[in-house]
Amino acid sequence: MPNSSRDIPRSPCVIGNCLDIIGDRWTLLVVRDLLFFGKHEYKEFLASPESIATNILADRLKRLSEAGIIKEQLHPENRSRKLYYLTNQGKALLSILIEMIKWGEKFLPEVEMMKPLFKRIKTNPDLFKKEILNKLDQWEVSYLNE
Amino acid sequence: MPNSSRDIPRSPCVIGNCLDIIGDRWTLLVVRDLLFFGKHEYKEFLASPESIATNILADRLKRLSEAGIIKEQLHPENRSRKLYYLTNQGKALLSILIEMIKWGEKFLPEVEMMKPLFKRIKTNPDLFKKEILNKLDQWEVSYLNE
DNA sequence: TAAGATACTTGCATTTTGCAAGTACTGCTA
DNA sequence: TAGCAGTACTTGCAAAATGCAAGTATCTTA
Repeated sequence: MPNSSRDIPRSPCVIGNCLDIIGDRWTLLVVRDLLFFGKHEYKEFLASPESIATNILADRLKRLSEAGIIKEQLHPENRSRKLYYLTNQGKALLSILIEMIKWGEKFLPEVEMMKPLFKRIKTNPDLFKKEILNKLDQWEVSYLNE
Repeated sequence: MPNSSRDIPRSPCVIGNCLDIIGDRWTLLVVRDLLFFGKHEYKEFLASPESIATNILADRLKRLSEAGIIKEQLHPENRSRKLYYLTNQGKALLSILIEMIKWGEKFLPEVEMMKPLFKRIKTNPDLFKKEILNKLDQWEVSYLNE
């Protein structure tokens, strides 16, 4: 993932600039974990089945912060742990991920992990989004200092 | 874009496998050109403002073919030219790109290229999709042998 | 039949990735 | 309070991917 310095956009196209931020094999997996699986800590991202390397994870968390997609805070009960959470900009990636799930479920070989979520998306996409966002709100109330 | 060999999926998650195909800075720009800008030839992709390198473009066209997203055919009037076109699987990426455009227009610095398209998306997204797909159909009728 | 167009391939320096190991800070435990 | 474990990283290095310039192969056109 070269040149994702947001200094000067390489492209006169939103898609190009969007890809400079999320156009790689790892970034959206972290966002997935934050959105769908209630993960908020470094070690939790590491535990995902794709087994991201520690240096890549650190790099992506940094880039996501710089891009305004996530923020971080120390764990309120343990200062040796960090909590990562999505900004509104990050939460807005939900729509992109949903479309990727729909595309993948239709055209890619079957895999299990997202099946339950996919069912909820098919049944009632708006409700699904609302539930995902509500869950994040609840988490924030419990864990974030204001 | 490492390991986009579709032999064995690295991930039990559709999003992971989806990213193995479209998770890089170039692939979706080619799809964008095919979907939105009526481009169908190697030299046309090269002419896009992001100035993709020739070896990368050749590689991405190959991968897109292998993934079943595009197909190719010789130009009916000139056998030294090739035409690339989207399969149904490729056309289905439209929904993902639309969400990326919406996200980018909301959170990224202003750029010009997609402004007109974005207006049409905002006005009537379903109509927009239909028009994009119709245009591709028309092109296929004119240029593709069956 | 030579020149130009088109679609690539090759070589090489630079950048990014992937893996293993090491470090720094916090909290717990004896 | 010394030592060990947990958490979040950083570092070093080999391998892979990228970016750039140059070269090649196959048409087509003059």
